[in-house]
Amino acid sequence: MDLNIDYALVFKALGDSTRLKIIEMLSCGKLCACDILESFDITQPTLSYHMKILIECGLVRSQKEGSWIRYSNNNELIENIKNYWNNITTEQENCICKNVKGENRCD
Amino acid sequence: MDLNIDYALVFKALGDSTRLKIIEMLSCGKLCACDILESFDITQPTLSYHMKILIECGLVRSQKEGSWIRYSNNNELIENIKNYWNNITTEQENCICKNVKGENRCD
DNA sequence: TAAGCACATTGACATTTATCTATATGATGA
DNA sequence: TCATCATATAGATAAATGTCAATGTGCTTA
Repeated sequence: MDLNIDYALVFKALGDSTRLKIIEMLSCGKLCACDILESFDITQPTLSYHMKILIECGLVRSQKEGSWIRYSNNNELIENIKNYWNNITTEQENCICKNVKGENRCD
Repeated sequence: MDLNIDYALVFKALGDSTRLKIIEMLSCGKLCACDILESFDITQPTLSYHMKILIECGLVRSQKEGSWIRYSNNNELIENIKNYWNNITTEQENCICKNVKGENRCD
């Protein structure tokens, strides 16, 4: 239960087409780095760098299995992102564009 | 109807806490740059730079009104993002981790 | 124990990013 | 017309990013 999610960091991680595709690939199940690597035209260290970014922001989990590492999406965070996006794109009570009298300065 | 959305570019735009907060602010309605600027500790040119990034990826629309510019969220793209996120985080038919015989190489 | 495989780390590098100050542009109002 | 206000652009700069080749680490297996 991560109560301290840095959503800007999560979106930054998603702001790269390689990493976005990795998330898409992992939505079907766990994969090792070598399987992921096949789909891209990058070197192994570059993929390792991208995996690190995905793991550090919480989007991906890694699990050691012998000499392999199985990577998987963190579905809890994936669900949180939906809620977060819904929240920030929906009009709130304490809206900046409501002035002191509660009137809407915008629109 | 924008059929050519660069989602990595959209997420990259969202990968900055200032821009994320701007989207949140605009979810309540249109705002001019000066209203937005008040909420941040950045200079006017820096805000202008962030607005440009949000506009170029399609998240924000601008509308000239006298000497003001009213910025607003592009709700169509905001909705598209939900669908896109749902799509790429849901298991697909042509899954990379299904091999030729349809078996799941993962899990 | 030695070799090989899977993945991470390091160091280098070119490019991009976020920020500022200074200045330009374009509309409004005295 | 001139000053002012709202926003954009230009130029500079420090920091971050994405990439690679080379190397390290930790299993596994011959």
